[in-house]
Amino acid sequence: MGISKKEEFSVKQNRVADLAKALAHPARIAILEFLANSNSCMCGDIVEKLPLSQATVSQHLAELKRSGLIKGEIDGPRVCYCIDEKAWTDAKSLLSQFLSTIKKCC
Amino acid sequence: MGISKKEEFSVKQNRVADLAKALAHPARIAILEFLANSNSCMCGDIVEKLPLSQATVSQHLAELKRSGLIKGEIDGPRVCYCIDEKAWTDAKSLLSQFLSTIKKCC
DNA sequence: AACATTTATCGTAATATTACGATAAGAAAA
DNA sequence: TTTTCTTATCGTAATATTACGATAAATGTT
Repeated sequence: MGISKKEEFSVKQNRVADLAKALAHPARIAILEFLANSNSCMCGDIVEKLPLSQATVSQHLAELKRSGLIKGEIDGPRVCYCIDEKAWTDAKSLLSQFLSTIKKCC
Repeated sequence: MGISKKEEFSVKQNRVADLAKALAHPARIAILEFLANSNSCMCGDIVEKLPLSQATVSQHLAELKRSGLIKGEIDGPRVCYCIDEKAWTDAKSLLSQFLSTIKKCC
């Protein structure tokens, strides 16, 4: 794709885009909804709920972790994935602010 | 990437993800901000403001159009791109609702 | 120690995205 | 009608994403 031009945009524009990228797959939306609505945070339970292989779910979890929206705590042989409260609050605020500043132009 | 599994998720999950995908590049964030903050909607003016070639900007505009967030009206030899008011309101509402339903889990 | 369970990573393949130059297609102007 | 201006599309290349089976790594159990 030639060279990336992302550095040419502002930090804020990049962060909004990066958060959006983390949300840009239905599996990751489903994972976040599952974490918010269930008592369980176990990776295995997520895998059971999704129509995807364990390897693919692990990749989606890694993308969510990369964006900072979730974090994983090792719990014995398992991993407990949780929404990162501060990161999520910040993300919500940044995205909401962006959404509200865009208005019809003509 | 093997076969896409998007049909296995709900319509709402797919729509949220698809809107996020439209926002998942800083150039498209910059385009929306430009449209909201400027009197001009002319494609040429957008191209001038962005550090990208005319062909690349046209592709980003096509992605925003595909998602329904903007529409383009032909105006002589030019095209006037505008935020689609109804689509944007709906998108904002859907995304805000999603953002507010996700809460810390553990 | 040997085994089972759980999750990450490797290898691989198919497809999608990003980027640009070149060119086409359309309308206005000369 | 030829030329000019504006935008879309084609062709192409590099990189990223999505998906899965196989395997490794880490921990707990027997």
